[in-house]
Amino acid sequence: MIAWHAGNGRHDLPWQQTRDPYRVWLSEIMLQQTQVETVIPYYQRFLQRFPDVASLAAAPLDDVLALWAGLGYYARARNLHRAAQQVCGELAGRFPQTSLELAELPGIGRSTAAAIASFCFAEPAAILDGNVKRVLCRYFGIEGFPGERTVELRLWELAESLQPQTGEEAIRVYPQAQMDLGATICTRGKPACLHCPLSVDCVARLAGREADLPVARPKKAIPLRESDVLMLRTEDAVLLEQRPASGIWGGLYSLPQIEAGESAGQASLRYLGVALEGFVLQPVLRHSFTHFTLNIRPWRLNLPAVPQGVNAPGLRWTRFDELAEVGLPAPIRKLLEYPTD
DNA sequence: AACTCGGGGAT
DNA sequence: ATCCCAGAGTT
Repeated sequence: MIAWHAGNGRHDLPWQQTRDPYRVWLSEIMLQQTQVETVIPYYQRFLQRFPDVASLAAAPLDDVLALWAGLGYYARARNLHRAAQQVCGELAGRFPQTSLELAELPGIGRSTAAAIASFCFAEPAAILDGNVKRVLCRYFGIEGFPGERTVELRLWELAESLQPQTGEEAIRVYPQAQMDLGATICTRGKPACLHCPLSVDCVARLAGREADLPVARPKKAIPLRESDVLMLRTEDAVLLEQRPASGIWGGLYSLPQIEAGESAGQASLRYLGVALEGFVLQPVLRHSFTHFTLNIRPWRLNLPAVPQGVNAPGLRWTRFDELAEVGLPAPIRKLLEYPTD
């Protein structure tokens, strides 16, 4: 694995050009359930704005979420921000240097802690991400869905037993080699077994079962949800509402939600203290998540000016030229960019 | 153990 | 349309 990595691994990714634990940590969080190519531009922008853990800790959460907007899994950004404040507060700016301590921070689990500790501090800690799971399931012929507890325990034991315990270089490189093999050779769809250094004694390969392992996640029906929202605009601004900190799109700004059984006019009364009329239903936006599908029904009303009076908390009139700096969910951003009358 | 949490790339 | 990606936290 290590010899293969030297000649065939990925060595040019932005977060591989440093051993700064802050940068490595940021990359690992962004890379959770997110592909490398998607992460790169977000990683660069984020570091430009927050070059170190102190600048991140000092920033308002809204600014952090704005930079995370479009990347998904926003709890990652909230946890990242909280962890930065812990490092700069309780830990007095001293970044944790062991996987055990790292795993105490919010958003850092066993695998992410191991990845940071092995890469930055040469700690012999095993990782177990999607790549490693796939490689191990195929190479050892592991049956059962890897998300199942017994299967995952078995995989962790294998990963631990394979992790080099001596030799700084081997300790550092082995987890990288596992991930690179999984990402470039032992891929989900059509693995390039002809180029794989493990193919000579890979159980799946020898049995011609590369396509069957790892066992796929059990299928589940995807429910459909409906959501009516207010699209209240003036010539140059739109009304946004901050979402609750937990749940879908936590902490991001979105269009004000019309509650079940409520009309757009009633919602405008609740939000602005004025019962507005003349809302027009815009085309429904369909957005698919991993575990449900959402139909968004936008009720649009153009106003001559921003209404005066007391606004409900969490509301903000936002100019269109400010939208780039606001944390908006990707589908809402698309909705606002879509031309209307 | 099951569920929640996004957006997009790959097929 | 479907699966899953450098998973973690909550219930």
